[in-house]
Amino acid sequence: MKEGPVIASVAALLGDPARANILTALMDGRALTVSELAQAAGVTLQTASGHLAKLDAANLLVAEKQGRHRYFRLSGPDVAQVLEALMGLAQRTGATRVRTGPKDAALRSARVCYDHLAGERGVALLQGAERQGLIEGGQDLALTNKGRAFFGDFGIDLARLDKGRRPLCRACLDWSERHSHLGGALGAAILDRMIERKWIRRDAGRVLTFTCEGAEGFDAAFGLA
Amino acid sequence: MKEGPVIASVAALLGDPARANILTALMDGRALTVSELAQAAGVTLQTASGHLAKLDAANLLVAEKQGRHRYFRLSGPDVAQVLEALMGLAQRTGATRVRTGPKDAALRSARVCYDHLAGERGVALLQGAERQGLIEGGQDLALTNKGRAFFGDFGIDLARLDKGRRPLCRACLDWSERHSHLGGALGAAILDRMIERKWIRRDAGRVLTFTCEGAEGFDAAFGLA
DNA sequence: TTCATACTTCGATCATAGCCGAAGCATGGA
DNA sequence: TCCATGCTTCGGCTATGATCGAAGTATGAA
Repeated sequence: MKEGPVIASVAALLGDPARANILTALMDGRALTVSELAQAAGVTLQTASGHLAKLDAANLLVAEKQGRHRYFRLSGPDVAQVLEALMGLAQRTGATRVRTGPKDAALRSARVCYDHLAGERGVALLQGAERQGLIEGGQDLALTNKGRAFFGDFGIDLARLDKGRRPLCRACLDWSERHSHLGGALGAAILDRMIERKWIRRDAGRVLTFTCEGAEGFDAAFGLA
Repeated sequence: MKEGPVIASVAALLGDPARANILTALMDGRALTVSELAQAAGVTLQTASGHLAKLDAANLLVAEKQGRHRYFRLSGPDVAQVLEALMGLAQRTGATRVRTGPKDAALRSARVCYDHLAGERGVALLQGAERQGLIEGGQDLALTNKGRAFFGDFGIDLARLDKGRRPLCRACLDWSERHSHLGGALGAAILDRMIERKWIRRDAGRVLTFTCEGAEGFDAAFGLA
């Protein structure tokens, strides 16, 4: 009777299929319009509008008006993290369907988790960076001096990231792998930079595809021994 | 339309107040009977029975029959972890009530998270252990040789823990603090040992109370500088 | 055997909330 | 000014599922 309802109200919001679709559509960190989200969820515009109002009221989303469009995005990385955790739980408990399609495999290989790299590649990135002493563990990950040099060379403006409020490094548990990958401001910046360098192409949805050049560069930088 | 429903089915289970109450009642890792859970949730026996059947079918709980009682407990630490994550999200997004009662303060100070110590004390434990080089970070925490010696002296049978399937150390994000505390087999063993040594008394629910002797011993072992 | 306890199953009730059609605003372009 | 687009609000329909009373099953005790 005490704290149950607190989690129930949030969980109930995630528990409707249409809303769950909306949220997963937003998990790539982009902002989408009401119409786009309605289509993603498979409901009409007015139904989606109602759902979005609820998600907004609960501060799970933030809205931004631009002309006659209204863009919604997740209110923070923690929302995405909870969604990933739920996916992991669903998978562990067998709620997931057996249908392991081709898209599923692509998702497992590399995808965007809010705004950073996840999947096999994401886990490999963090493990490689740790092995080389670029990032040091601890419950809160930290960038080493060697790491600062490395990512500086990589083309990341660390001074700018330092100024932001967002933590530089953050371990984010991966639902498909069972290890963490790198989130936080640095994780986001690395993904941006990889896209900029054309190492990675962003497909529809959350799938990320490595270019040939990207796969080579990635393996050289963070690859397995 | 793809992965949304996967998370929705799990989230919907957590989204009912009665079920949420049941789950939070089980978050201390103990096994409770149907009647006890019915009372905790504030519903009749038959209603609780129905809820438990659903949670069991979804593998969020496991049942164990003993005489004419049926005991339920969470099917794993990951379930508790998701619940904690949801609490954290509910708090961040303001869904939590302002009522910050005395019990709330006690919960923040020290509580059991499935089977290990959480709250301020839990975070202090991990930070202290890291500062002293007993546990080494990394995305997956690891026990150092110094740590093995220390916790061996503390009265923990590490050889037995090594044999189990459960990972020894596990970082578990704390919803009240914003840092991790120590979970895993070692985290559980430490809590057991502290209770055995009468450092900690287990009150009703999830609240843990440190004895005078316990607080002293704890501070000496892991306390702040 | 008989009774009591612990729990499950069935059935009926009822409230909630998801859904869409239609109508109403607001913004932007012609 | 007029219309098209994007979105919100309203109203009514409907389905889902939470709830509890009553009856049924299993276990343990007398």
